[in-house]
Amino acid sequence: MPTAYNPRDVEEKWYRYWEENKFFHSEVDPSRVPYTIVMPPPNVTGQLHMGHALDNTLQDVLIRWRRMQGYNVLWLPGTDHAGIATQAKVEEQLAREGLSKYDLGREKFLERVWAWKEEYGGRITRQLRRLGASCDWDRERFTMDEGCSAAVREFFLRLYEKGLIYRDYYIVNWCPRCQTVISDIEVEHLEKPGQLYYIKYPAREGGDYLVVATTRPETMLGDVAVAVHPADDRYRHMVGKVLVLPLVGREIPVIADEYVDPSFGTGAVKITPAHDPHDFEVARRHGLPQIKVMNEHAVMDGEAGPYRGLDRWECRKAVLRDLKEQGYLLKVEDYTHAVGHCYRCETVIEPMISRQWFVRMKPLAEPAIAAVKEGRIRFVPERFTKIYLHWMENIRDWCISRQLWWGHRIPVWYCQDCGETMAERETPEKCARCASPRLEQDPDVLDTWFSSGLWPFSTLGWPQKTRDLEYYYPTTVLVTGRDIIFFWVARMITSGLFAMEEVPFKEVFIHGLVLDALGRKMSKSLGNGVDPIEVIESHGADSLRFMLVTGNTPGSDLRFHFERLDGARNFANKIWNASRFVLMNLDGYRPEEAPGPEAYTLADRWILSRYARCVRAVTESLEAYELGEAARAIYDFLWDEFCDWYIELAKPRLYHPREPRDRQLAQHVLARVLKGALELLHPFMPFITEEIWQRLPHRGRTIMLAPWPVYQPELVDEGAEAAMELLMEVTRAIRHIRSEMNVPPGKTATAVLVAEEEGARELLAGWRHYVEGLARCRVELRAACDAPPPQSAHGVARGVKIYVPLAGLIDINREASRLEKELAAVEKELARVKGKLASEAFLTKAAPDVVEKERAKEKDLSARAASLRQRLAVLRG
RNA sequence: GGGCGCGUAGCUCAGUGGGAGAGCGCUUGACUCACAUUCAAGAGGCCGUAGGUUCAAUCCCUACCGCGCCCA
Repeated sequence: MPTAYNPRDVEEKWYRYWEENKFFHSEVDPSRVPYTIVMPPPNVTGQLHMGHALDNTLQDVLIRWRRMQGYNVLWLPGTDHAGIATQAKVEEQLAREGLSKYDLGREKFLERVWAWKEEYGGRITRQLRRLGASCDWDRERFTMDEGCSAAVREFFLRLYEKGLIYRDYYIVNWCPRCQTVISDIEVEHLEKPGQLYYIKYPAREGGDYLVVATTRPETMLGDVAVAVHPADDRYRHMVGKVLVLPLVGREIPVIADEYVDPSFGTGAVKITPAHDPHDFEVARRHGLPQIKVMNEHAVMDGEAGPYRGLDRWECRKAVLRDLKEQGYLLKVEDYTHAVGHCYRCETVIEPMISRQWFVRMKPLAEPAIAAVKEGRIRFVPERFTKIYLHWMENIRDWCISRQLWWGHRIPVWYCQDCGETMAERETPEKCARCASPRLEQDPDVLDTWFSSGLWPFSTLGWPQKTRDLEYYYPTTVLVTGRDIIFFWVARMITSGLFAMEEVPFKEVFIHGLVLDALGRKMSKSLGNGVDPIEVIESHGADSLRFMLVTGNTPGSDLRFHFERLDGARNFANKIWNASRFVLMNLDGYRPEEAPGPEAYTLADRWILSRYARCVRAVTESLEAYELGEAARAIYDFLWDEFCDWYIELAKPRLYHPREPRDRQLAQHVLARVLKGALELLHPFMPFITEEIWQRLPHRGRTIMLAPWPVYQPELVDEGAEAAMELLMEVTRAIRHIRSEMNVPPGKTATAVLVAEEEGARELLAGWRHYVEGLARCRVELRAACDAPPPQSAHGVARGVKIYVPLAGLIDINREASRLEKELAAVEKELARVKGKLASEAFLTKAAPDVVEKERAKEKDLSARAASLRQRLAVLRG
């Protein structure tokens, strides 16, 4: 084995071994309990980014852990067709050839998209394999494969038949660049600096006028009214009067509506129903017309009069110029406000009236609210429940049609002769009403999230009643980022409850975003993304996974620091070398002849006790979704306890055993604890643990399927832990003296240990060789401190006084100041404890064990202080 | 405007109603036969501010300040 761990040598090999042997595969087995996760499907043409790496690492940890626990684990992978994103990529590709999708036509264009999908579709799944994802590739799905498409159609039809889908003219969010409508949640509101323009609208008769304030003056061309608040005394006399719209000359009424905020601007608001969602609602209430002044390219047309042909920003300038010239523009203020942007391309969206398909959400939301309120679905962390409920309780209808070509075509046909609208499961031949064969399918496709909303059951065979569906549904847990709770989690819940009458998953484990080192979101435009594949190549998949899991608290964001990656790699290397040590010293070890517990040394009992606690801590943390805590527990155990103490204590037993049996015993405990720790670590670092586990004595074909270590309370040995703690503290005290007094590491010192207490003295007598080995010294044990050695440095550890004679080496002043410093710290602490114990309230009200603890503390601190003081007195002569 | 999260060592972040933790960085010493991707020792913190609850608050409650996110 090389002295440094090289992930490249092992990762690919083991992944192939696992996959070829179908260790990831799951089959229905009613005799076993299923544990199911459906993978949030990454975009088919995308590539792995850090968000995917985090999301899938977390899933893989849970999956591997539960698999080892014996559950029948299914992790179902797949990809999403990602309508807008994919279509945009192919359009870019065409643009480089000087073509547009219209040059090709719908059919040819779709061929190109499918070809693209074939070419790039496998990229991300190959990358997931490199990450170590142990998902069942035999069940890989795609949101536009045959089964999912059938599910989409069936689902649409069921909603349609229940009257939950309708088509209507409504104000929608239009992206002038993507040339499609997007849903409300796809609009990103960004704070942008802008201006607030105050415009004068004169009354038709007399010199009266109103002043409106607006951030979008160009839309005034489509104004149909000015609204004021009904209770606003300033304007009460104006309500019902008629104003003349500047530049246009249109006569518009002054109306009263509660929607108006009297404190904003002038308290008078222009109403542009065709280009503002709020105005749209106001106009509906008042029966006002809608006047379109802009087309789908955000260029003025319709009733825009002389401004026709200008794009919206040019038009704004022109309108302002004209208003100013004609004396209507009274004031301009700087004003920062939230502007809706397309979440895909960041173009400013344009509210527009358009005929689209919608899902009536209220009836679907009710059971989705109940499911969470009744605890049938639980969010982890819990605080996301509130976010979810708030959104569900204020839900609006979902616009599901998209003016794209790539996606699930809306299964609705229109008769060209009689105008009949037909929603059908199978492509119809003729009109159901007039029998005309002249049918045309709706040109639009469905929102991508419509199909991903069905993911937990469409992938298991729905609408067929399959055994898979019966066995694996509802799935156990969904793991996903907090950014898509509304987009996806909420939709799966409503869809699952509607189609299956059962929740799609019992728990939702939400994680944060991976940010760059400066705390910014990783994005293409900033160029601050870190490629997980590059990281895997430089540091290994295990290191990446470990780094993503540790120091991460559920639901909160995570900054990506290369330093932390180095730390994870160092940990892998540490495990590698600890394992090398164990493996190099296993010759002659016969597991079946291992000595029984009666032969265990103190160190053996101690490490087994610590190991047992570690098993419990890791398991409990995983159960609570505290993955970072679990990882930290193994890290601390392996590095601090197993490597730094146990291995050091095992060395003499292996190199110079007093008896062969002790060597056997050390080998046994080393192998057992290391193997168990590797099993605990396997969900986090699958590759290195498999590589080492295979070399250790083991049963079974893979660590993946090794039984998860079970907490054994009989291994917990508090006596051994306390004893080791004392020996470790004495060791640390001697090391401290050696270091402070500049005793060369090669030089063996003498340590005079004075243990007045019998228990401690016996302990030190029995295990003095631990201290001697670990602190490189010769121990002289005494029962009383009658004559401390002259010219020695002093320390105290748990009632044990330590003197390290340093004839000729000791610097009295230096030693005195060291002891003074220590004494000051001890006295400070002692004062605090004494103060506490002096309080009657504390003694009567605090828990008895707490009081007891404080008393013990006082005793220990007093003894330490006394010893230090005495020593100082001697030094000062 | 409403909601949520965060503010702990120089940096990044864990954590807990009862003696402040880790990693990195820093200082000092060591190529000690698993590992210098290491080992040993050390320095470094009114746990954002002000109140309150409690015998006891970094932790619970309230207000405020600062930062970030979501929704309208």
